Amino acid sequence: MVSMNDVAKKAGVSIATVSRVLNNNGNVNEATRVKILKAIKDLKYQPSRVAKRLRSKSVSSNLFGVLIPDIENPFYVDVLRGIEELAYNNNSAIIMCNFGQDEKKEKLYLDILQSEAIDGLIAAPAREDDPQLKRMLKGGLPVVCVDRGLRDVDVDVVLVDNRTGAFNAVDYLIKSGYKRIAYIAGLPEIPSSRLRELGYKDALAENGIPFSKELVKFGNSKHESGIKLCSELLDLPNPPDAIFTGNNLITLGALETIHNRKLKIPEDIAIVGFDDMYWSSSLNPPLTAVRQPAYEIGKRAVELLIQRIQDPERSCIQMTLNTELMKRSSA
Amino acid sequence: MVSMNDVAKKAGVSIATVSRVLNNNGNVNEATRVKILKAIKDLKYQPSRVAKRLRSKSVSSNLFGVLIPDIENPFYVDVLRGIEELAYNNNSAIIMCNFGQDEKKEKLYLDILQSEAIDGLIAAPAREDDPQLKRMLKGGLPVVCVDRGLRDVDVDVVLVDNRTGAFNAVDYLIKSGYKRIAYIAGLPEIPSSRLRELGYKDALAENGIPFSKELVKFGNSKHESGIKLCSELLDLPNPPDAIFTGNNLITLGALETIHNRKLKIPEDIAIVGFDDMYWSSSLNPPLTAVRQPAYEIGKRAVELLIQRIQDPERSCIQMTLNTELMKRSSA
DNA sequence: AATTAAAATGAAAACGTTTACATTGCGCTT
DNA sequence: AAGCGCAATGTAAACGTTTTCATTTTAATT
Repeated sequence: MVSMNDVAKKAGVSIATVSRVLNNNGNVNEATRVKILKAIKDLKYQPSRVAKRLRSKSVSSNLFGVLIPDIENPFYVDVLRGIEELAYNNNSAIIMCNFGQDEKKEKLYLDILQSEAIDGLIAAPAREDDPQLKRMLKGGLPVVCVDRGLRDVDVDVVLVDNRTGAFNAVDYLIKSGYKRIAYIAGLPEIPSSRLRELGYKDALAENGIPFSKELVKFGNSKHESGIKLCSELLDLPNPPDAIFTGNNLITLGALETIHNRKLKIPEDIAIVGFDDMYWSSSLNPPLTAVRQPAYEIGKRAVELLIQRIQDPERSCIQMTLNTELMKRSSA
Repeated sequence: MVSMNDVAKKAGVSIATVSRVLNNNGNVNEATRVKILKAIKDLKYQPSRVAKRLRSKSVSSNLFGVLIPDIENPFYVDVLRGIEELAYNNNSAIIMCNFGQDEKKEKLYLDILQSEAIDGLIAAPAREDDPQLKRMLKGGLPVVCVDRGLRDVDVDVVLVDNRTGAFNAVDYLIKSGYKRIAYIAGLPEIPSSRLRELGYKDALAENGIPFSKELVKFGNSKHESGIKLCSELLDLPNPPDAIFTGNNLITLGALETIHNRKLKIPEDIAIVGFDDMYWSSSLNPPLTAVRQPAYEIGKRAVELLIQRIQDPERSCIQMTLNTELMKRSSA
């Protein structure tokens, strides 16, 4: 590997001067600057990010960590895409950590990220009171949370108004004439699950529809749980006429069950899902869904992270983006 | 940050000894070992991967690069998941580089990866003769290619038998009675596109069905191109009775077009897609598709990469995994 | 008890940067 | 012509490891 030393030798200067032209830092004579630039080009020199990172905390080394719960979920893929794109525009690479809702794995990934000396972290933590993440935050690591926040601690957060998103979906179902509306929720310990439940209940209440406990099922936010819980609902003595599904994967699971039973959507059973996908209109019938601006969530998170890195004292922001109900034909 | 120096001081030894116990390297007295381990625990010491990486090329620093063309494509997400999982089991982090079929971005990401001093790289390069990737490979960087190889150069590759996969799909369509079978391909410069075309043609030939140029459309491997090209096919004076779609995203685009036109699958038009998805059976009708073991591709690639890192002289392997035709109801 | 081998440890260099500090040289002012 | 200020450059320490080499301690052999 060709190092600054090689460049310095070739250009007949000291490494300090090379460093100066590389970072546009301090004064350097125009003649020597071009000499050095030529040497850099000739040798195809590339600075080592590793050495830079080791040497100075004060200068950004362009490496972010991304900690997400489940890369199988298209929502997080879109968030990740937004993060990646903006990070790249900022000349930064990302270490992707997918912890699959496994807290132990999450913890180990946090260890790794710390020891990689990342500039900052974008995380959707498993728990709102994740002690390790809190510790790292207090230790000065720039952190932005997405989709979920951290309790009792100041941190930048980018998320969506989950309650209102759910409210609008369920309200729409009611206004469309559905009476028995079920909710298939994700993991109960995830804040968004509870907020979406709240929106569901509020919509029922506001429209004078009694809440019925048997119509709400909590699962694990995954595909199979959508399959299973949808089955349970349809097997009810008095089954629902519409289902509101708590996320992407649950929706797909529920659809599988519905199709298997040869039920017609929306005649036999209507469905509105939380989370839209770019191929929702490829479904048959095209899916009515609550769209989260996932890509934008990722982008905004990186923006906030960069700001935070530049100004660690800046007061924290909670950025709440709007959802949009994409009305198609499944309800 | 607490360093080896702090540990050494606390334990009353030199950093060399601390390093020795950390790496189980060289002899160290049992008593001092426990003393040091205690100090590590007390101080919550975590070794800096950055320093380790800077210091020694000879010891693995547990960082891999992953270079993929399109994270919106669920196939690559699954590959990525396989890579991530196995890398994690190997205590390694991954830098995820999504170049979105943009060669300039790919090049810059390769620069970054080099300057991050990764241990190895898993890549699905944009071009089979990518000069920079070849150069890095020759420079000694351990590389494993997935989905696509590199021409004229020895490198480990993990992929699928694209020709046979396509052949089986089209053969199945023919055996099911379809006569006019179209193929919507991805980017023509991607090897898999051409190999799938070959399988398509071979199946036609073997079954004595004449090849008709108007039934093959090349696009850009993305969703919109599936929408558009499917439209063009259906607008043909003599439209096809079945479509074989060249990847995931194209399939979804084609489905969107078909649903929009209120055509019935498979009565009006049958469809078989290359690439299965875990939610293919949630589609209506459930999609018949050629399944690539994407997750396994990722896993195998990491295995090969680790072997290559341990033994740079090992001769190269091309690992070809089998596809499976998932017969559902769309054809 | 003397010699030797092996085990245990430490000192210091090296990895490739940044950066504080020191030094040089040059053009001004007086 | 001495002094000053500033631009231009260099020297060397530091970041946190690994690793070579040297040194000390311990144990084993005679």
